[in-house]
Amino acid sequence: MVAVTFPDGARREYPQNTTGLDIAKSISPSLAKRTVAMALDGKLADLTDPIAHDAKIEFLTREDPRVLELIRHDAAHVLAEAVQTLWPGTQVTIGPVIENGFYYDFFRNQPFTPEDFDAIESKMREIIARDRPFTKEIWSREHAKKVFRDKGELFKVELVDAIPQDQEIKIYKQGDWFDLCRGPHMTSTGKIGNAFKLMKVAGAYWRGDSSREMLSRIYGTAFAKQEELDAYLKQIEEAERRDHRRLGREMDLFHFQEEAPGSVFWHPKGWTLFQTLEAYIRRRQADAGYAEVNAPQLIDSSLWVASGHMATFRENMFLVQPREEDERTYVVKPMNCPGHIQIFKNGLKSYRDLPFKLAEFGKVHRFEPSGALHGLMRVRAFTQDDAHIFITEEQIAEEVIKVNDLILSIYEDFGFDDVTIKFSDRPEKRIGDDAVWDKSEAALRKALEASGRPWTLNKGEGAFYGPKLEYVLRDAIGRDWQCGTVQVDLNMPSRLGAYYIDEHSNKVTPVMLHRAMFGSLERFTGIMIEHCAGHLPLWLSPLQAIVATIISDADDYAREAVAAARAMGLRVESDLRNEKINYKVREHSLAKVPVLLVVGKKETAERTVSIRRLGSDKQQTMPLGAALAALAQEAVPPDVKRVKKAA
RNA sequence: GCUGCCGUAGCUCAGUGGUAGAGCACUCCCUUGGUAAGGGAGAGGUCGACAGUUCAAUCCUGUCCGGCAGCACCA
Repeated sequence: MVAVTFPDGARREYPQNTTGLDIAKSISPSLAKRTVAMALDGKLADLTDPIAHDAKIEFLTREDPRVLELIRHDAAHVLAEAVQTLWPGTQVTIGPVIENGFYYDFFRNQPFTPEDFDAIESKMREIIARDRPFTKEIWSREHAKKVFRDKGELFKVELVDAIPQDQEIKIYKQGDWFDLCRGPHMTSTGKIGNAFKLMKVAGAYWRGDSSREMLSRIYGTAFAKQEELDAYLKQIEEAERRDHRRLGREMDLFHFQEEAPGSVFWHPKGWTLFQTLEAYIRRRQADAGYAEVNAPQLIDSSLWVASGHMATFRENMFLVQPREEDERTYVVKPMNCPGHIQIFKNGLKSYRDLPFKLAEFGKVHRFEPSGALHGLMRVRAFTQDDAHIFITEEQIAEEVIKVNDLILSIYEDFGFDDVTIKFSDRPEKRIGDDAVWDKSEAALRKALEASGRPWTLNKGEGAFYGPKLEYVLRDAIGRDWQCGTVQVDLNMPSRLGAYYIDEHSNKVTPVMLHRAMFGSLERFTGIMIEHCAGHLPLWLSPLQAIVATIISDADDYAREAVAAARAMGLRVESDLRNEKINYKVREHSLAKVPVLLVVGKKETAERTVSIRRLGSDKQQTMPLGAALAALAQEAVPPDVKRVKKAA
């Protein structure tokens, strides 16, 4: 007998190997009918699984949030059956559940197109309507391989081989169609329902390996209810509405063009935004004791050979040979570290100089694969808010904690409070001895633990010169962006011959921390645009207000208002055009100007302004001086506000 | 880089084997109008680049460049 505990705490005994379905039926036929799967000790399982030992059991209906992944997984199987029915000879590979849906990868000479979706979806509906039960069989390895080989499913044969020896080979059938799968599944295809949709097709490598076959991947999503699917589709539209590439054009911030793939043409407004962000970081890091420097853009390749970049980073570097007859090759810097080490080395350093902190808004160039380029988020030329901190080994933990605090405080100022930390340890392609790596990783881990923040391990993802922490922030619509980083480097300073004199007059190689907070200013600008859907807070907005006239008799007063606003440090323009106020309101609203100061006959006479904020159709009339003073106050950057408050 | 799709006016997009069109934006004129598009006129394009097929190519074919989605890579 096995003892089964129900969610309400009741406990009953059943003969060994009674299935969940039997138990549900014994309780009530309607429960058995509604139940699509079960959770045993919290773990999802097939309802038809026998219960082998004492367990807590929960019967799950398709409305249970935990069942969503089953709906999607089942839908992936139905997708695969539909595709194989429509196009016999297509090989199936894998079809997992992902964050917002599922996909299935197929191997077929002719790739799918979105035009095929209607046919596939209706075939899927047919299969779902047939409502065939999912049944599970355990096959021997040999049998499974033979069956798949005979069917021409060579990828499946490879998958069977990849399953660890101590695991069973499970086959799930839905009618005649079957697939190798670890499960679990719901009781039948009919439980999937009709709230599903195929989303897109794309190529994907077999087993994620760019040297292997390219498969044709069909993405889909599924929900328990149609309303949830509709809400999801709406959310996708929302993300498109926030796309920084589109907003960048609408707000006249920047553009790209063919001749400079992956490089930004910043327009006046975009560059103002960029510089406002830069100025913010400059204040924050000056406060934290960093000295700003500037190192050359082009440095002879010999230095990059010495640093290890030539050996490990070359495919990402731009090389310049300015004269054919001159064999000298320069590297357009892809990183700032070697330059900063030269500055450290110039002049003898004492242990008393440590920590020695050099910061640079370093413009770096990296030859990114063309397919990786994406607006401001992934470019080939970008500006890092980079710094290198030269310290002793004993100072590592303390300094990492300081950087950690600084980074988190900065993200708060921009409204990012959901930040996670990833710890990346040694990659395969690296420089330096394992003993050095042991030391670096241990120090970083110690600092991480001292910070008391939750973190996750990102195995083998460290930089080639050292392990790193990476800061991932979540934006307003739930997307994650990797921005800041701290990296411990016990390799490069010695490779480039950096040392300081310790208290016993010995030459000692310093430890170097690499750190960036925004990471790339270009990318951070893009993230901010999307995070606030173009509605930048006043202090960041490149154009903070427009003084718009209703009649031309107000022109002089409008000019006066603009001059007064500028004198207070506000970024303001006038709109004196011969257009109706409706037109002006619409145009500036679309351009995401945060504040509209409307002046007509009445305002001119009374020396007031009618204030309209972006996103609201309400108006407030205030005396000009008071309105500008309030705006000027609001436009003070958050860090400056803190300092003022403290004073 | 790989797979698929795409490239026509500043933007969004029609269209055709006989060298092109709309709306918005732009310029000018009229209109001075109270909070998301007032009216009229005009100007604007080597149809991504280069080859090929053809009497004739923006359209068909090929190569290249660029973009989009995903993969791989990554700040």
